[in-house]
Formats: sequence, structure tokens, C-alpha cells
Amino acid sequence: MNNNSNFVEKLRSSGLRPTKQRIKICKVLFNRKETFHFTIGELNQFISKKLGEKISLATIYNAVSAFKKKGFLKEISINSDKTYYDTNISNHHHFYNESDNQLIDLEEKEIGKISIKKKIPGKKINSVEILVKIENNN
Amino acid sequence: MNNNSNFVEKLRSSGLRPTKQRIKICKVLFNRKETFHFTIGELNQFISKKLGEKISLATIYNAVSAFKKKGFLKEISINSDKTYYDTNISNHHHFYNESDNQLIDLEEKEIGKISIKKKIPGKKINSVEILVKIENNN
DNA sequence: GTGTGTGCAAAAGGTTTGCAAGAAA
DNA sequence: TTTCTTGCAAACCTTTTGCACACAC
Repeated sequence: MNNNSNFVEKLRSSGLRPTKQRIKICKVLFNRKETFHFTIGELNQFISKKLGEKISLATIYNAVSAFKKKGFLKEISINSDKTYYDTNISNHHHFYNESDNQLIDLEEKEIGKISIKKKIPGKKINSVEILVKIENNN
Repeated sequence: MNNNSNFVEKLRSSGLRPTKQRIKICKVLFNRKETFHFTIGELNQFISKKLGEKISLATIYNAVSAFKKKGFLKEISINSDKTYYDTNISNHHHFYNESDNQLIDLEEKEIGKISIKKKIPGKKINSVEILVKIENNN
């Protein structure tokens, strides 16, 4: 369903020129049924190893941060040496498996209501993010 | 109240030799009424600029990660290029002010009960961490 | 004395930047 | 032709590592 012209449209309407590289990256990221969690390194590996294509690392960084700025991707708040991105842009949370560094989405409806009782005067809340750390129990 | 001999004791009883550097770092970190949130860079700055003392960066990294391993410090899950540490080792959460990158503790009793309805078979939950992103409202 | 810890510099890993060449409008 | 994008290499920052020397026990 998401063919190239969809992506061309998507990019163009957000003010990004639909270049070959950006369209390629769109296909990798958004032609999926399931949420995709990734680091730039993994995305780069995927493009070069699995697709056998070559897009400059700098271009991948540029594209991903442009997509994030346009709201096509979310950055995941996780303490790591690398930055994780998520193609699921809804309000949601994550499980983080410490055994294998994998992320699993946790939708808002899958948790009870969160009430933050403490108020900080003069500040407004932008988001509430939950990270549930898990591990394999052997 | 927390004088040197307390720290010597604290270190020794956890199996860490009470060296000059570790004691100095203990004093910076733990001689405080309030929670201290910091990055290694900030801690290093503090020691060299404010105290006028010189401890090697590598030693600061070593000491902080040793303290973390012994449970004297917690690492905060926040998406950043730097690692944040917290002298508050209780189970608690954080506000993160995106306007000035400051962290504020959010104690467990200051939030309602969190219920994670989604279960992941074969995994056990290690922790549930909440990050509330805020900003100054001007 | 033995085993740890420190400090320095080098290395490593992720991310950013400057700039010339190329592609889109 | 004007403006944006790409690609490369160099630069940057945080963190880790190797190793000789110093310190704690």
C-alpha cells in the first residue's frame, strides 16, 4: 500500500525534497506492519547489508533527524550510548529487555491511568514516558 | 555529619579501598541534603573548578561506576548523549525540564499506582521508570 | 611485597560539521 | 540558476582501555 508515490507525497507535503535516499529510507522504515525500533547503526547495517545499497552515514543521520523533526519518528527515552528511534509515533511506552537490548511497545491502553500528584509551578508537562525494564527468566 | 571517617567506613565495608580520590568524590556526592543529579562531565568540572582539585577523568569514571555497582548511585534512564547519575537511590522517578536540562526527583508516593496490564511471557520485570518531560511555560 | 587504584594518553564509538559536488525545484 | 541534499573526511564528545607508577593493606 505504501508505494513510492506515497512517500514522495509524504515528503513533499512536509517540505522535504523527495530524494532517492530519503525515499529509500522511508521504504525501509515505513513499509512495515509492525513498529520498528532502531538505532542509526542498525538502520545503516540494514540498508547496506540487507538491501545492498549504499547511503552515506551522514545522510542517514540527516534523514532520520529530519523525519523526527517532521513527526514521522519518535526518539525513545532510554539510557544508552546510542539513540533509539521508533516508527510508532502514538503516545505509548516501552518494555526494554535488558537481556538482549530489545524494545517492545507498551500501548497507553495497556497500562492503568497514571496520576502525577506532584506539581511543578511554572512548568507544563510535555509527556509522560514509562520504561519497563525486563529480563529473560531462566 | 558525614565526615571523612564515615566515608572511609562506607568504602571499606563495601570492599573499596578508601583512597584520597574516592573520599574526595564521596564528599562531593554525599555531603548534601538534597539529591544530586549529575553527569561525569559536571562532576569533573565541579571538582576542578569549584574545589580547585585535580582528579583524573579516568579515575572519576572508575569511581562513579564503582559507586554505582555498589549501589551508592543510580543511573537515570534518560535519552541523552551523556549518562546521568543520581545520589537518590530509592525507587523513584524524574521530571526532566527540557528548557534547561534539569532533573527533579519524583518520589514513588507522589504518583498513583501504576498497573502494567500487558504481560510478556518468559520475562520478569526489573523496574518501572517514569520520566515526565516538562518545560517552562512563558 | 602483593594487589588495587590512579593518571595519562591513546583508542573507540556515536554523532556532528564543513565543504565541494550533485540533484531537485 | 538557485536552493537543498548528499557524501566524504575530519572534528567532536563521551567513555573505555593499556600500561607504568603509586598507594593501601
